[in-house]
Amino acid sequence: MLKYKHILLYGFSLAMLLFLLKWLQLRFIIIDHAFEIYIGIIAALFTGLGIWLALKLAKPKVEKVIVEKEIYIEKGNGFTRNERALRQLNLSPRELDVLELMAAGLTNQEIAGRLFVSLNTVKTHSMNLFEKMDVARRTQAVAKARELSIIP
Amino acid sequence: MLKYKHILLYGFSLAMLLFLLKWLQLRFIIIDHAFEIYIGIIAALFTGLGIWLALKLAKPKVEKVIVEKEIYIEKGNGFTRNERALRQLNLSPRELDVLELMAAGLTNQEIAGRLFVSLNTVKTHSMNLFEKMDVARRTQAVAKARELSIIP
DNA sequence: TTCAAAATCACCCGAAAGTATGAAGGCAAT
DNA sequence: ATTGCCTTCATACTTTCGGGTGATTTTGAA
Repeated sequence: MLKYKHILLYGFSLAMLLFLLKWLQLRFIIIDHAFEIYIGIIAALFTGLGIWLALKLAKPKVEKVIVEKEIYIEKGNGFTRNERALRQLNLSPRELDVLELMAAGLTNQEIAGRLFVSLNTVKTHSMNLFEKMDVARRTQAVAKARELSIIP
Repeated sequence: MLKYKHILLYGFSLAMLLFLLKWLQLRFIIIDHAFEIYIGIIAALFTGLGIWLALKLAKPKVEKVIVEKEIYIEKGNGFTRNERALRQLNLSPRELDVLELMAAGLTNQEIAGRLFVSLNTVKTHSMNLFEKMDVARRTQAVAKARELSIIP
């Protein structure tokens, strides 16, 4: 739409110029060197027109400015589990259960009661999770799990 | 530098065109309507020149597109100890030391090494702090201390 | 100075936690 | 069907923890 408008304008101004030229031709025909002046005017006018056209029609260069926006995660409010770290540890669901109850301060016997399994099973799970987390004690496991945002 | 170069080029091409025009004038003087053709050529040429000049000299139109890139940053150590809760518990400095090292996952033996005291001393401190915190195990003590924001 | 709390350490004992090993059933992928 | 992992449980053993009791020394406040 806009481009056609420009082209029409261009054609119109060209026609007007031809009119102007005819008129000038009649007026300055007597003057010597009138032709050169005439050509100069035309050249200047059309150069200006070209410049104007170019400025109007030129595609603007698009420059992407990437603004880095810092977003701080509230650690106190909503706790979001670090799923990446959790996956990297490769804990089984049961082991995670045990870990969470450990973090809550329950004894192995209490954990066994909660999960409806035997004490020995809890011990096995805890052993396996200690190995996976590369720790030796439940308190260490809890501390590390907290660091990794696996538990609140 | 570059701008002057362009202007010189502009002047040169203008001179060349005048030459060309003179020649054309001689050649096509016989043809009727030659003048209009001639003007048209000039107009076209100088329009082109104007466009070329504009594109070369004009500041490139820059359209800034701001892309917001979100960077998530862990909120660094926004922990403030709950002094009220700590005072209510009435823990002695030494007991608090033991509690902190417990939370870090150390054994009583390791805590003893850190604090340059005997294992028995650490046991006594831990016993006393368990009583003051009304818990029975170190894991419970750590969990409760975290709830009360006594430790991070 | 006296007194209470804190800090230190010791010994003992039972409970809890952790280590090592084995084993059986289930389930999913190959 | 074989393999690997999860889950479950067991036995036996060691280490750590927690609880009780008692003692000495230091220190700050009355």
